[in-house]
Amino acid sequence: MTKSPAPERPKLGEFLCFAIYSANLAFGRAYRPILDKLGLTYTQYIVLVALWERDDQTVGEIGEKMFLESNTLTPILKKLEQTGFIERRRDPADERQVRIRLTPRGSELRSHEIGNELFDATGLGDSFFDVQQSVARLRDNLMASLDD
Amino acid sequence: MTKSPAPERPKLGEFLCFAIYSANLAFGRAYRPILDKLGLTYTQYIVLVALWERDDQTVGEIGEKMFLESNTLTPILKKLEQTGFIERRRDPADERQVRIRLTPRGSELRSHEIGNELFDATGLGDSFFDVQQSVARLRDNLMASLDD
DNA sequence: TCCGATTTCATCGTATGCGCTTGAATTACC
DNA sequence: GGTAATTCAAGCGCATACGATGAAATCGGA
Repeated sequence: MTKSPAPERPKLGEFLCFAIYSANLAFGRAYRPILDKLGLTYTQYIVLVALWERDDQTVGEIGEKMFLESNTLTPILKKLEQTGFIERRRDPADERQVRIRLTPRGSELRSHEIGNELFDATGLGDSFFDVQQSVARLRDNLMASLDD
Repeated sequence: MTKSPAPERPKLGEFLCFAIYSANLAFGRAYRPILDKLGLTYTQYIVLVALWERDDQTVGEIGEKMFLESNTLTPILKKLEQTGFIERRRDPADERQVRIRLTPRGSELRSHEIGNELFDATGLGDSFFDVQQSVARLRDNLMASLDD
């Protein structure tokens, strides 16, 4: 997205959208060798992080936090159920909703502190949290701009 | 990725990897209505940006700039050929390589200044370029850490 | 020169993302 | 109390990503 205002013809390296896009690829690749050992993909791992924060959520609630719809989440959740990390069960009080719960195996992973290994690899040092805040704000602003 | 060192149990919002992941989703959605009109996807648009910077590149050269392999690029390039934005031709001097050239239709889009519409939507103001630089550095550090 | 190693692109299977549609369950409204 | 509107998950088709593999061309050392 969005080029430098100065030069006539913006280069790829000047696009913020490309920086985000390629940083996301880089994170996926950095996480892969760690998550492969656990039999998880990157997105599946994020789902578990959301469930560690609060267990027993509906598909819609998880989707709201992850900015995803059920059409994307359902196959991921079914896979996580298949591999034994979570349980899927219709809410008896409202049969439209499917509630997601961690299994003991899913809960256990929480203690692995998976993410910490990568703190150094980011090379951001003290600015780590500034960048995190800025990118989160960028995301929220872009998402908000979609409601027009 | 990588939680705050302070709290016992990091929340989703504290993960830099999730900030990047979700910001990338947000960019994709912000670009979609613009690119839909041109018959392009987000990734296809990035390919064209790379070609506007320098025309007549091999698949491998484009891949190096975009951090992608031929297995991902080939279908995208075939689609761009199908829709008439680029040309694919084997290099007569080295038949292993496929050279990618813009068609007149592909070159023409350069003047549309597509990305500029989104500058305001990022809400970053003066810090736009700082964030861009930080995220690019983050990406480069992560990618470099993969070579171990 | 000849043959194995390397380079380069392409193919295949799996896993996301997402728009669109479907279908079941619930709620709202008359 | 019956029907329309809404909600929620799921199914489907398309477009990335990526590891593994394959195939063709080139290179390089004996």
